[in-house]
Amino acid sequence: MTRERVIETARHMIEEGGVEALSMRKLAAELGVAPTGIYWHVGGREQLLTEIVDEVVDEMADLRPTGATARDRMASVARQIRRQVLDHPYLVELARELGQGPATAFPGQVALAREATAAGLQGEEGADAVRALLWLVGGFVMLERLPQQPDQPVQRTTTQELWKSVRDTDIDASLAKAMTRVPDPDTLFETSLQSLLDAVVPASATVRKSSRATRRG
Amino acid sequence: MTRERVIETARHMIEEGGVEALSMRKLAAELGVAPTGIYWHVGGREQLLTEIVDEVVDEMADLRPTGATARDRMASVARQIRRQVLDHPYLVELARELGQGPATAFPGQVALAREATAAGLQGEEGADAVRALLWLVGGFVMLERLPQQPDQPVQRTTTQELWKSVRDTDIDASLAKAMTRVPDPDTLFETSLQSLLDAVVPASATVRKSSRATRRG
DNA sequence: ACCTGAACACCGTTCAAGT
DNA sequence: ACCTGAACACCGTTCAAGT
Repeated sequence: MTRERVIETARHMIEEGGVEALSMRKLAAELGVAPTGIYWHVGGREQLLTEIVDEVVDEMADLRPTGATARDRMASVARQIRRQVLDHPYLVELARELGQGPATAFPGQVALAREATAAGLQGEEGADAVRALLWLVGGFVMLERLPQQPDQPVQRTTTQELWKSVRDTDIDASLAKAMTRVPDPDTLFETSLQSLLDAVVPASATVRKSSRATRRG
Repeated sequence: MTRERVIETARHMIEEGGVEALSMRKLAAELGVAPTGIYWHVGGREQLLTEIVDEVVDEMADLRPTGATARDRMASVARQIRRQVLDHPYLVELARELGQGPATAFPGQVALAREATAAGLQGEEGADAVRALLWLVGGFVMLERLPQQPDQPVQRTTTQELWKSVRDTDIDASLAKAMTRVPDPDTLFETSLQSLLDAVVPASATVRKSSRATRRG
């Protein structure tokens, strides 16, 4: 009946069955109300979805960097962002539908900027480092298989399958074979992350600030 | 009338007004035919969209690496992939809707694998390098503003606007200020790309293979 | 203030019937 | 072989009318 209940049950429906599982009419049925009754509480479908995105993004703002060095803490933030997106698979679709992709990334940018500062990064160089790290996370979300949503269409062809039929003398055989194997997403992400950090974080930030901290740990 | 004409006009409609501009009924009107007439030629909406994605991906397979060193050619492939995606903004939406994200990235993977081989990369290490580079492109597509599609909802809030109200003593002032500026996407992409290549490509691949080649150029 | 019912303008798809 | 018309089961949204 209340605005809160509408948003809550709508979110629940999306979490169960993906974005397409939410229609105003099904939501009304779930609430035991006429389809038109919803419109008094929330403006319409788009407003409702925006409300949900804002809620989830707020929750995602809770990032807790861990690690002794600034570089480690940057890595931990990147990992947490990825983890949160994996925990809310529908969010990507939702954000795209609403044109909120960039806004969704904002809390992550702030958290990364904080650790980048601790790592001694400044100005344009620091900003570029933050953006590059987020791109890596975004790319993962874009190109790796997300845990299947219930109603979502099946991923038709994986790149791994496609690689099996590649015969190309210009491609190293061991490399081609590696592409046919489904990579472990966690370690693949970790490797890419560390590569980028190598390039982007000054070496000094990989060293613990004082020897006291080391002894304590 | 023909299957080809159906696919062609459907693609044209999407290129004009985005994916949501294409409905079976509007397509029928455009073809001067009853809505149900389409179903004899193409199975249905989903098959039609799949056909279009396949067509576009086929065209995208035409990647022409340029540059003297293997590293430069890897960079050029990454740039071309990004460029092609920017030229087909609807493709991202389409690929997601069909669960074809990974398959869309396949031609790029092959082209990158070829140059990675030339750069001396092999096995898992090489495969990881290819994937990391594609993630960077994918992240760009995901998080940067794409050229606005006609019917698409407006990007509500940019991260740049959001950064203007950030007051955080843990963030370097010059870094925070840099985040309020809209970055030049081309140079930002270039910087991230070079960073990742630094981390991922062996140093030997940045050197021209023979001194003869250098003299000729 | 809060909800309903009727109505409007859309969808994708099936399937018997026409030529 | 190719297309139409009627029909079905859906959408989101508006708006006058009810309590």
